[in-house]
Amino acid sequence: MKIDPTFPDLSAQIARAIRDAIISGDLIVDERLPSEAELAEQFAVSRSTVREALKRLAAQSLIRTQRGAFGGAFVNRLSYEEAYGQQITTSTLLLSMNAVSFDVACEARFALERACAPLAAARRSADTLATMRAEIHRQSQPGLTDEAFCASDVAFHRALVDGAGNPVLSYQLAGAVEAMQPLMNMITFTARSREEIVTLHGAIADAIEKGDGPGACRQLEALERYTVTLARSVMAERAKA
Amino acid sequence: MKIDPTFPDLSAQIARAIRDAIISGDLIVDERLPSEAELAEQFAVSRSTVREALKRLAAQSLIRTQRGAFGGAFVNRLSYEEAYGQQITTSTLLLSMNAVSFDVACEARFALERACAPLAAARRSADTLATMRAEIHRQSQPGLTDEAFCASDVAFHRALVDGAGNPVLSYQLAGAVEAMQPLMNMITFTARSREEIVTLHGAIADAIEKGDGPGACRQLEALERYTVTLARSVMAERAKA
DNA sequence: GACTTTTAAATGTCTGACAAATGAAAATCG
DNA sequence: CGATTTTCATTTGTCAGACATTTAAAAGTC
Repeated sequence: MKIDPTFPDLSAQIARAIRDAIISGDLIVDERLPSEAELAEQFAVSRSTVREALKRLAAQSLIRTQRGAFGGAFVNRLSYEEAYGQQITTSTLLLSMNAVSFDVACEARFALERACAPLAAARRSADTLATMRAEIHRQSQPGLTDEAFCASDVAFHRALVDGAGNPVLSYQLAGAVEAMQPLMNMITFTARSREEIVTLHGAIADAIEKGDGPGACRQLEALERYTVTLARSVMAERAKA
Repeated sequence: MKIDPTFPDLSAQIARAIRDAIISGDLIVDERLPSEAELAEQFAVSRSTVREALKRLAAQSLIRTQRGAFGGAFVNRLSYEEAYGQQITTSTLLLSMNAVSFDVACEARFALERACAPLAAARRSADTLATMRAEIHRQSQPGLTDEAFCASDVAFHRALVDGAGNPVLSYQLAGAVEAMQPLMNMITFTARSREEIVTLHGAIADAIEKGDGPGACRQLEALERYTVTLARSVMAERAKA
């Protein structure tokens, strides 16, 4: 682990050196890093600089710190939960900052969900189906705010994704599904459109229950088409006003 | 933006407050944050604490800093490239630290790729096909190391993903495809297995060229089956030795 | 008007200090 | 001897102040 002291951004260099050591396996999970004072000496920098480097790593969940004697910085096992969270934050920002069109985001989301549908249909977990039915029921309640409707929509689709029973897939798709919520929240749902969506959700759940993967894909395609049409009409309506 | 000064981890609280302000849109892209000294005064903490918070945000590419008069910290537009990078780092660590089985990782990867195939087939970009053919050609060169073969394999699959012509999709899948490389690198490829893989790659490229999405999916399924079988036999071989 | 110099503002780094937490070791007590 | 309490060294968290370096605007010069 070497750094170039003439270059500014010493803390970034140190962070990268330690990150590389973790990725390459030189530092293993739960291993304790040297104390801040020791690291400062090793890299020939001040303790503050080391601390800034460690904070960078902590922000990426690569390390966790503990105070007190025998405390210190430890290599953190990146859990699925933490990875989900990072994924969602990054995806949300990416979509909101890069003027991604609704159509493109929608296409990506449904393409990914269609990848899950056959697996979910093959596994037919009772848990998944119960969640899907519960969310469908919630969505058909009158008096639900648009935000609550969208949140339930996200929960329904997450259930479908998790139903594939593959944690790697769930992690990869968490961002795609959750990041859509702010975009969906911009849509005002009429009673008519809610009814249509609930019907399609029901058809998807039915297909999954029957173990009919291709059928679920077809229903997802129908839902994608309807969502895009709905968004277009809402946007057009808003442009007129 | 409020923090609780009695709680430790002030820098984490400050980082979260600023991050929330960015996500919610209170701070917009390219907007300049107050200087470190001003932030220190606002939050009633020392400058070092503010700096640690800012380094956390910098590690997530949420801000960038510039030295000199009229410099400071600016809200960063999260580019696709930066998002790719974060995605790949996180995915790689997640896979290496959580004992994800080859089968699960493989299932996720191919499920996602099958989601791209129909879109890539519909778009049939010349660029995509050229890259795929070039990588296939490279893969059939004798004397290629296993690492180089795997790297070319990743490049081929990235071309397929990028061929869907949807940047959001490309971003989401970058992690899935790239993170597989270390796992694939563990496999020793015989001349026979390389030939088989090259043939399947050729079939996939042909299907894309013809605009035959379902055909490409079928070939991807065959490739998934073959990859899993290959990995199993290599693992079994290694267990014996 | 074009070029150079000055200057103020900002980040980057260092030093030294103290507070707070924490687990181990030592001391105390029943 | 065993259980409990106290002490203590270590480590992170935070602060204050200082200086170096960079940078662009402003002032000065030819």
